[in-house]
Amino acid sequence: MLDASFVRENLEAVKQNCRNRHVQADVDRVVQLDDERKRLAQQTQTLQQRQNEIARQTKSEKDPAKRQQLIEEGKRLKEEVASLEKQLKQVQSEQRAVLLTIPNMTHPAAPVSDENKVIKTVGEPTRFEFQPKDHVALAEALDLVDFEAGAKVAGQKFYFLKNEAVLLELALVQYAFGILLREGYTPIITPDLARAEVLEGIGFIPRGPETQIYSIENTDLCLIATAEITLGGMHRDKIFDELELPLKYVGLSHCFRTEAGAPGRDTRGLYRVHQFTKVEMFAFCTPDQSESIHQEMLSHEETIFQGLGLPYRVVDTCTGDLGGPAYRKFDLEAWMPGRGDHGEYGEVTSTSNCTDYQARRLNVRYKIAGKKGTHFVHTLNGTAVAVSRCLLAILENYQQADGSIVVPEALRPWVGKERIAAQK
RNA sequence: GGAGAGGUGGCUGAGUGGCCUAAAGCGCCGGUUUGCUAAACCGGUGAGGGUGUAACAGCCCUCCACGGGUUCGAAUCCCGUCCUCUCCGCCA
Repeated sequence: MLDASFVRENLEAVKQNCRNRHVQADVDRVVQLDDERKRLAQQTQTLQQRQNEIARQTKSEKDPAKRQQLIEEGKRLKEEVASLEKQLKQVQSEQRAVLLTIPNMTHPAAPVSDENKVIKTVGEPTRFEFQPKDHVALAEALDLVDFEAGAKVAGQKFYFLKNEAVLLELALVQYAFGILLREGYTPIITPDLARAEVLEGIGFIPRGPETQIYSIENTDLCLIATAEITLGGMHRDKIFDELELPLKYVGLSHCFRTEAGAPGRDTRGLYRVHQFTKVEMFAFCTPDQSESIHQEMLSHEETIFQGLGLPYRVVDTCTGDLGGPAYRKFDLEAWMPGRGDHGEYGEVTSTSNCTDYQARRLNVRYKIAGKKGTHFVHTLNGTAVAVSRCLLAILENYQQADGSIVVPEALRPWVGKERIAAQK
């Protein structure tokens, strides 16, 4: 969320940004409510000041009549203050509610449009001397994924990984961790559940008809949609020393998504599923570090996909598609030969610089040694490997004429073979 | 899951209704002394908000896990929630 006084001072820019991002938000209301909040706060404080005086005087007042008078006034004040505080809370929560609908500001270089900008293409779409299959057909032929069993046990869009698919998942996790450990990231395995308030802090809306989030009945717990939630929540309410930053984590978790409101689109196979495993990067840093860490995360993503030998392109996400918390976002789209009629690029990673938007909600700050006051940190996240989609891309790009699948060289140490042989 | 004990500033920790404007120590910052460093000594050191200022300063309010309550007055008493520790149970 944005700071109310920032909104006040940059009213037009904030409104324009909302338009660019196709967000309907009552920006003026924030300022109105802020005025109201100040007015109520001042009134409250004046009365509280008097309350404190009375408490002090009552203690030393020996005359019973005067003492009684003070007590009466104290009682009256208590009621007035209670009523004002109630109004104040009301205004504050309303203001927060409006602020939550306003998206983060946007990086000046991000494309202002409804079309993402391709800024780089690496490798060529894979060519085949034969008619390539999609990953669903491949997985079935090689007995790698059991969608039917998934549906039987948990429902549509759940699946069982089998045989080499299991080894590939484990290999991808090891491979990604290996690369990021060398880059100095701290490895973490996070909870797969988190409190609703942590989800809200990161920018998710855990309850409601359109929610992407599964909730656990009779608790305030949700299944996480990404480790970004738990990694970001890890330092809630923390004040860092400037010298401790940046903190860079590589986290492993399962991700759960209801995919409500997205039926029919890309539903085949592993592309859009309710549960998958993901290795995620997350960083807490100072404002002057975030831009370069964002570039760094993007380059780690590229390293990972280049190492796997998968063709991909890099996309600078447009304002119309940025979502709430991101100041700027880059996606990697890998070539997926089985997608569409003749293959298409499909999103496999996403890295966002959220500046102080999440930190303000989560109350994560830092202070500079010897200086007064605190500042909000910047947070960034980036996908290292989203296993289901990455697996999809590997199966489709590495398929051979004889129906077998070559294992990318980088993963062989963990898979233990060069090729997944065609069966029967 | 059961029983008990707790949650106080960056950290340790005292504080059981008004003298808390939260002791003391550690750490940190500045100074004095000093070949250098260290030690010693002196001083200063939380956050959020409001008001105010050219900018400081100043003044005021709030914050002792969180949310309610009792009281003229709450870190302190009561209720709820969350969390931590110890013991027991259960279990990979």
